[in-house]
Amino acid sequence: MRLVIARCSVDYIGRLTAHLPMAPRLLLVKADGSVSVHADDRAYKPLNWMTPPCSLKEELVDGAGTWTVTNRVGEQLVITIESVEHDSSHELGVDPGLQKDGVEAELQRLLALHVETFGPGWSLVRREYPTAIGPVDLLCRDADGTTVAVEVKRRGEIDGVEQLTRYLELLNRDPLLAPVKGVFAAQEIRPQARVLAGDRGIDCFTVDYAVLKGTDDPTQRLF
Amino acid sequence: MRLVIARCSVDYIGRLTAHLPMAPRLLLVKADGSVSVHADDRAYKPLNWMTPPCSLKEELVDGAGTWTVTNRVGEQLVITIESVEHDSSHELGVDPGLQKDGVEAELQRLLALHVETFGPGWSLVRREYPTAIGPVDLLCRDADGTTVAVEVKRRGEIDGVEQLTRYLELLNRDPLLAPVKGVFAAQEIRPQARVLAGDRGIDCFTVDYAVLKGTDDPTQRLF
DNA sequence: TGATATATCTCGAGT
DNA sequence: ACTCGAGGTATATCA
Repeated sequence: MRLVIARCSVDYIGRLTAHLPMAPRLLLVKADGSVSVHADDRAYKPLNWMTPPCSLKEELVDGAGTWTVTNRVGEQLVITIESVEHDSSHELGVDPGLQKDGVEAELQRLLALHVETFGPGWSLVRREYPTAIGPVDLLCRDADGTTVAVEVKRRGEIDGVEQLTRYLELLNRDPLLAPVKGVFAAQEIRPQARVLAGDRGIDCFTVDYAVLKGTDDPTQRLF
Repeated sequence: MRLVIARCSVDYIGRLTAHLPMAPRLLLVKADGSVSVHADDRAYKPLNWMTPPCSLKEELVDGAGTWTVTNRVGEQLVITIESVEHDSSHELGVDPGLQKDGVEAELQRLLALHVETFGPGWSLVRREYPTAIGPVDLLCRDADGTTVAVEVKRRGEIDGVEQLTRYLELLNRDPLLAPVKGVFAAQEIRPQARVLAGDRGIDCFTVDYAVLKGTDDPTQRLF
């Protein structure tokens, strides 16, 4: 990891072209080869960058000159350096990595364990029920024994409804399953997704992650 | 802009929970208040971060202790620091900012100016033609006078085809416009989008940005 | 302010 | 290598 504070201008020529006038900035060079140009705002997003794999060519005399960063597809990041205020390198080693919790896979796992969340008498036929166009998140039966395909998302948007629609179309061609109803389940469902779902006869179900998690965690139970 | 290289572990509790074991990392504190934790890979993306507005509370003794970063909605980033290898601050000032060129809006503007790109005799009816479910990027007429709805994307994916399909369904209900054909125009069209478009009777058109740009720029013309 | 569409999206998994 | 789906997406635009 190399940290350089320098007055520089930057030109990117690739998927778009972009230009940054001369100003003091942070140049961050990581061990993976990536180069990013940061201002003192925009949170973690750099003004300009190049993702690996790429190569850095430095042409400097007395701290002034250019860095040229090039990737495989010929995109270029040209950094023109006027002066350098700071330049240090640090050995960090490989990071042990991040453990996450609360994403879609977890949501699907919890709902599979507690299909009664959708209503009394519901049962799970199968999680990741395979079809020709991909697996249906949850295939269930409701209290009446009607087959229900459930699409689980963390955030419910229009394309999730389209996806479920395609599954339903396919599943309803199977006489052993038909008629198959649809449920669109997410922690948050966008209005336009809700409208489209209604139009397609699909029920929307908002999942309360905290409650579901509590149901799963014996230490959280009140009884 | 403050740069700290330190051995630290990190816990994030917010939209999800995440944990990072103890390891050497870069802690980047910007003037906007943002804090990001970087490893020596993952290009410009930090392992963990907090976006402004947020506040940083440092509780350190002899370089060891904790940083607690809290935002308005109560999300927390807790950084436990074991040792500090480097700590420097730099005054960068306000950045003059980035000039971009070549994004979707530009593509749509250029195509609106040069609908003959799609074929001889084409004319523009209207850019951003309003419908109940949103604006159609370009409404045109081809050489035969047939109405054509054009959906413009930088990268053509399946949801763009779905979107255009919905527009066509709607537009074809209007007896003044029907029959309306569809064209899906993008700099790059994904194979599955191309297949779906074919299935729906929608033509695909790959846009050469350089040529289109050249058509627009008198200095680039050869004649 | 809320909803919608874009992004040099980035990143990871699967084929 | 390519495709596909998810993201603490973030960010800009528009109603």
